[in-house]
Amino acid sequence: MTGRRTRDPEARRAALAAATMEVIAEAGVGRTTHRAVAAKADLPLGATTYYFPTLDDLIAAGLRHAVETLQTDLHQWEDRLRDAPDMAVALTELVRDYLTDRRQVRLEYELCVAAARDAALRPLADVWMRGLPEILQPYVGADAGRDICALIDGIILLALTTETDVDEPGLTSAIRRLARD
Amino acid sequence: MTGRRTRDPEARRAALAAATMEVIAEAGVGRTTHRAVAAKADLPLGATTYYFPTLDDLIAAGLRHAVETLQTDLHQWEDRLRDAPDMAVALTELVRDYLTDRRQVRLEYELCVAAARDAALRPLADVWMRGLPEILQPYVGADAGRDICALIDGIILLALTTETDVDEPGLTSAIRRLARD
DNA sequence: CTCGCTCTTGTACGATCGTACAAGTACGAA
DNA sequence: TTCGTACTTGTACGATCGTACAAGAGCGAG
Repeated sequence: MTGRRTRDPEARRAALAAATMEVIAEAGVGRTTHRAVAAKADLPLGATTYYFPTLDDLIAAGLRHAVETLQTDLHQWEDRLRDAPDMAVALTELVRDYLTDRRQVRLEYELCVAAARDAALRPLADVWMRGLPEILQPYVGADAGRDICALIDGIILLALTTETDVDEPGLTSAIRRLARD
Repeated sequence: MTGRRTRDPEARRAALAAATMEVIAEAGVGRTTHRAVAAKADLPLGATTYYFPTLDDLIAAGLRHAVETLQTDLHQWEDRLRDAPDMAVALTELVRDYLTDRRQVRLEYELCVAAARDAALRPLADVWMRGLPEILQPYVGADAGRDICALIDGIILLALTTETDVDEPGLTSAIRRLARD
């Protein structure tokens, strides 16, 4: 009928993916609906099904968008670790900073739980689960990289579910202990 | 109308909570419905709203039931650790055994993500998040207990989302490194 | 026995869901 | 300019949802 706004299909695709990501962060995968996404993106309902035929497509696009955001975060982590004099301290600070945006953190665990249930989402979850160990590997080796990543995931989960702050000196110390061979 | 089965309100309450737990494990909190729970418990739809007025009540009951299951697991962990000659090895075996029932494991993380979103569920999540560290504390102290628990949570999450098995010698070694002060 | 309360069940209502689709609009190709 | 295609939008349909509720059935108290 109208077509008020400027025509820009790719921008709409991206806006819908970003809006989906936000809805997932706020309501969870299971309560994500076409209508909530359309409202968040300020687009008509029909736009969601035009670009993403089914709800699963829409959710997958939202999670993919979240993983892309996460990947740029990871590159920043890589840069900051490279320039840091003390890896354990730098990593602790990165975790503390990461936790300031709890919405983003919730999204990450939402993705993990969704991937645990749906094998099709597993490649997306791998980006985070394997991405951080790869960054750590040059510093401490593959095994310790995996262990430190697991430790950080667990500490973040603890902070997330109990709404407490991270014990930063304790985390630094734990990273150091895991880094020793 | 009929009332076919034997009258046993408390058994029905428990059956509904158990069925809810299973539905959450299979479909997630967000996709848990009265009807799915009633079907799983083999009870009429009206039974769910009679015992649990709202859907939130039903879900909370399911999660509470899951936490009670988890708590008996924790007591078993406590016993097996007490009798073990090597804590790190015993803990590794417990993690391996725990991962054989992925449904139960998914449920635990589902609870964590739900607690991260809804503060009312936080006391339930605390049972797991604080329960294991308390068990470990006598062996390695409070800080290392927290760290080892976080490590285990992270390792379990990794195994869950990538559908891989745990590197058992690696985990044992990591626990030992964290236990050293 | 009978009354009264708790429990049981089937059905129904309004809201919201995923999805389909027709009608209208913009824009590049000819 | 005209036409075809890609995009936009509002509306609608059937399914499923949470919840309410009336009508029956069991059962202990008197």
